[in-house]
This record gives sequence, structure tokens and C-alpha cells, in this order.
Amino acid sequence: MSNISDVALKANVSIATVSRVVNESDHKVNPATREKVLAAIRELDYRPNALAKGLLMKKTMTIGIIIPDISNPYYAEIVRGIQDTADGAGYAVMLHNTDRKQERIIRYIYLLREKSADGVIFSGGIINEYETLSILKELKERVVVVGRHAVDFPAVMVDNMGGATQAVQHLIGLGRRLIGCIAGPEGSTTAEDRLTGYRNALAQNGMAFDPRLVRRGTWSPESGYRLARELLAGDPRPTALLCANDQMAIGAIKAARELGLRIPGDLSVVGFDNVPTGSYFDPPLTTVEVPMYDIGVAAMRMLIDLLGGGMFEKLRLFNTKLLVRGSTA
Amino acid sequence: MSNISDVALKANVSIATVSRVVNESDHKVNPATREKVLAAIRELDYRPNALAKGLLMKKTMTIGIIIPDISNPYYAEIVRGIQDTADGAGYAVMLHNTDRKQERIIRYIYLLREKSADGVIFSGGIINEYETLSILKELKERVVVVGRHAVDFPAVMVDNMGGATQAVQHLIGLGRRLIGCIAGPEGSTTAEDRLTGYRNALAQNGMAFDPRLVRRGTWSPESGYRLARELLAGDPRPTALLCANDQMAIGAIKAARELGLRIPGDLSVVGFDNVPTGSYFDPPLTTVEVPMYDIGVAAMRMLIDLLGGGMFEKLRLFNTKLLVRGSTA
DNA sequence: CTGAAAGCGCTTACAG
DNA sequence: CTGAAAGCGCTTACAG
Repeated sequence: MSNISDVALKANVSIATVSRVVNESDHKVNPATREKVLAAIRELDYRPNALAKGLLMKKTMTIGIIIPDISNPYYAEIVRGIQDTADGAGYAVMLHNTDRKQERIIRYIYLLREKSADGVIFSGGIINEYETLSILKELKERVVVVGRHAVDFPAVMVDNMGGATQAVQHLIGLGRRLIGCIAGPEGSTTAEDRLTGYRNALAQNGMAFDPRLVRRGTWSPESGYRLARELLAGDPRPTALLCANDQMAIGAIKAARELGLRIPGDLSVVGFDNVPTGSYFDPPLTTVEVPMYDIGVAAMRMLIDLLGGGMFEKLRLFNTKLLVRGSTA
Repeated sequence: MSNISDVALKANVSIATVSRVVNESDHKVNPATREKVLAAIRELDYRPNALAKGLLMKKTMTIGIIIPDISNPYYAEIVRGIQDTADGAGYAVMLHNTDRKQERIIRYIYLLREKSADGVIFSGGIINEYETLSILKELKERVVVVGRHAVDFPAVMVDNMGGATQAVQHLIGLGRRLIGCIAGPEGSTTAEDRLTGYRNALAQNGMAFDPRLVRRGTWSPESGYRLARELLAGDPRPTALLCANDQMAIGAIKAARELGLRIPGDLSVVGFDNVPTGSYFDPPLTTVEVPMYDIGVAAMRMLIDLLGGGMFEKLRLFNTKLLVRGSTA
């Protein structure tokens, strides 16, 4: 791998001149000289070393993403949106999975700082411990969060409450009265907001909130399956279910099927997110669409604006949309 | 952000000494001096700059992954395996999606070289053009490929042929005679191998290969749906279907359902890969399990060994396993 | 238009 | 045990 000195030597110029033609600098370079340099670059297949450049310029054109788990389709979709946008703007992306472990969140933030990432997008998991907060603060002006967090960073958020309310309204409109909820885990603001939306819809319709109809899962299909079995074996037995994400809804439907319940007749089920395979289920899953890809795009755009130092949105709120399909009636 | 000189100043030592304590070097450092340095590091919250270190040491502890699309659960699972292993060994990961575009493959390889990635794992997509090959060669001794490629790199492969043969044997054992195939796209070695396995099984059982029973999809559920409709409207109409991946199988099942066909009675369907949600379908999807996560782990281990300069496996072959569930009978 | 030189933040062979 | 100095590969203000 040749470096800038090799090129300078071969073209019989200084490294300053090579740098100027490589970077298409404003500084004038004689066309003939430029040609010599270009020829040398081609011959040597020279590429500038990004580490050296980054060290000097304090800009690496690299950003970090911190998420719970890339094998979760929800985050995979967001990441794809981020990456396409990053790529279009010349940024490369480092990816880190935390499994929502505080210790790993902290470790990755430090790592990203060591590697001089220009910025960080943080999604999923909770920023609550003092250390996490204080580290993140050092990256101030370089962080965008996705979701509702108790920190003062530019954020891309989703109207989870509104979406959940709308979903329950839909169920009520269908004549369902015993509406259960498989909520997300304690501590997740997304889970809390969706649960609040569920409660609000009940309240708006003068229906009592019954804790016996509510369980908290872990977002996984397994948890949806297990909790639906509990709920459907309980008294009162719900005739409709709002699940806080599609994965749990898929698990719940399996549980209902095993108990001989027909979907949507005996049990109507609504999911949340609209993961790609939802429409391929039997019956196709009614769900609250969250535009994951667009959220990723928006987060990256926000970060780019932020790093650019100019104006930037401090908050971008995405609305959700109820997609009525076969699993409710 | 403080640097090594700040620490040296505060601790009243040279930067050489700071470097020695930071790196826990073998070079002796007086315990009292060490304490002073450690205290200064703590006070300043000093972290070494990885760019400077990488530039000097020619080792960045960063690797690159090049895949078609992270929102495809198949690759998401592989990536998770790679990342967990990389993380355990202190490597960070840069991720790039190519959508199988040759131009992007080339671009990312160059980019990874510029950023001085220590190594690259390449999966999905095709390395065939001259330019791609010649660039990759520069990274020789630093690349591991996943899948069968016409290049001489250490590789992690899957017994796709064997898996497909086994799946078709299963179908034949069930008494099915008109076995169709929704294969993967032209040019993908994975697609070719799975198709070959299908043909082999037919041949072994003295059954003729009938091109009217075969279509080529794009791996997407949509393509599976569309091609299944074609196949099921054709003559002869297949009574069983081998789909080259689960996504297409899911699409095919939807098509069959819409045509009023019962699964598995009227049409038995086998997928490939065993993506996480397959067992939640109705009926649960019979499929050929590919251990994606373990493949990622193996690829990263191989790369670590390769970079370590010692011995390393040149080829690791993973066997597949038929998972018989409800979609075949 | 061109180049010598300083400096980004590190590590390590060398001298003491 | 400690430190001065060279050097990794770049960019850019400065002088000419």
C-alpha cells in the first residue's frame, strides 16, 4: 500500500501538491502538474489513509449506532434507513449491540469516543445511570436519540401513545369489550407509552382498566406466546388483545390457535410496528405501522445537520398508522 | 478531550511513561510513578486516541462486514454472530449493505482499505468482476468469505446441496411426486447449490427434472408469492414445493391459501434457512435449518486466526438439518 | 503555482 | 526506571 510520499516521489512533486490534487483543493495547481500526479496515483493505486486524515482533521466520516439487537427486525429496519442515508452523505457506520445491558452501553460509548466517531445514534435501551449520562454529555452536539429518553438530545420519536389509542379504539369500534394487553417490558419508554395509549382509550370510552387483563412481555415471540396462554386461561378471558409489538402478537396468535380459538372471531389481535412478514401471516396481522426505515433516515439526517453545525430540528415526531388486516373483526 | 500530553503534564512525567502505564507495557514503571499517572488519567478521564494508535501500529481493531442487506433476517443473524465474536476479541465492526450491486461492493472494499480495517468478512453477492477481484487480492490474508465463491479465500460454507436433497427426499418419502421448486436468483452460488440438490434428489429417485415446475425468485416473500401463483396455475400443478429460502416459502404459502389450497394436504411446502418466525406460522414451516448465527461466529473466529498470523482453517463446512414441522405431510 | 515545515496523538528503540 | 526523539500519513498556513 503506497502512501502520499510514494506518489510525490513518482510524480516529482511535493506531498503538499499531491494532497491538493487528491482533495481537489481550491489552491491552484498547474494542469500539467495535476496530470503527472493523477498518473502517479493511478499507477500506484494510491488511496489516502483515512486514519491520518482523521487524526489531523478531527473528522472521521464515521458514526456509531448503538442498538439492543440487530437480529430484531425492528432495529434492522431502522439501521438500514440510517445506513442508506449515512452512505449517501459519505459516512461509514459502526454498529454495536447492547442487549439493553447498561455496562455495554457505557463500553460502546467510550469505544466510539476512542475511535473518534463523528457522532452517535442511540436507539432502544435506557439511559438512566449517572455514568452513562455523563459520558454521553461529552459527546454533546454529536448524539441523536431515537425514542423518548430523559435526556436533552435531539430526538426522533414515535407517537406510540396515539397509535395504541387508535388500535384500541378500533377494537372497541368492533364491539370488543374485554380487551387485554401484552405490554412491553418495564422501563422501556416505548412500552410505557403504548400502555398509556391503551389505558387512555379505555378511559375515553368509560371502560375500566383491569390489571388482570394486562401482562408485560420482553418483546419476543416466546413471551407473547407464554403471556397469551396465561391471559386466555384467566378470568375474565379477553376477546381482543393489543400486543405492544408484532413479535409478541405473532406469539399470541400461536397460543390462541393452540387453544382452539379462532382469529379474529374468538380473539382479535392487534400488533405494533408492522414488521415485513406481518402481512404474510394467516390471518394477516392488523397492526400499528411504525415507519422504521424513515425513522432511521430522519435520525441520520438530524445527525448530519447537527454535525454540520447549522440549524437542525431538535425533535422529529413520527405519526403511526393503523393497518387493518385480517386478525381483527 | 484530553490527550497523552495533558496526562503527562499533570502527572509530571513524559508521554512515554504515560503510554507505558496505559498499555500495561512490559517495560518497568516505578509503582509510585504509575500511581501518579493513573490518578491523572482518572482526573482527566483520559482515553487514548485510537486513530493515532492505529496509524502507528498499523492495527485498528476494526473489521468490516459486507453483506447485501441487513434488513434480511438471514444476514442479520450472521452479523449478530460475527459481532458477538468480534466484540469478545476486542474488535469493532463496520457494516456495509451492497444490495448485491457490484459497484457498491467495490466502493466498500476501497473504503475499508482507506479506513485501515484489519480484515473483512464478505457474504452474499458475487465476486466476479475483474476489478473486485484485484482489489480484494490486496486485502489477501485479511478476508474471509461466507458461502461458495470462485476465489481463493478462507471460507465458511453451508452444505446447501445436501440440505436441498434431504428436503426433497422428505417430500418424496411423503409420497409427493410433482415437486416444484422456487429457486433463488441466477448467479447466486447458494441458489445454484440448492437447485442442484433438488435435481440430485429427483435423479436419485429416478424422477425426471421438469423445468415447468421450476421458477427463479429474488429471495423476497413477494417473489415467492408471485411465482407460486404461476406454478399453481400451471400444468402440471405441483403438490409439493421446495423454496430456496423461508421468505419465499412464506410468500408461496400465502399464494396457495388464496387459491383455496390446503397446506400441507393439497400442497406441502419446505423452506430453507429457519428464520426465527418460521415456527410461528400456521402451519409451522418445515424448513432446512442453516445455523446462521454459528456461521457468523465461525467466520469471525477464522478471521481472528487469520489476522493472528498463526494456523487457521482454510474451510469450514456447516451441515444443515431438516426440521419437519406442519407445512409438509 | 510550489514546497518546507509544523503538527494531529500516539509507540518504541535508544540512550542514560 | 525515565525521557527525548523519530516516525506513522496526512493537511495547511506560510514563504517564495
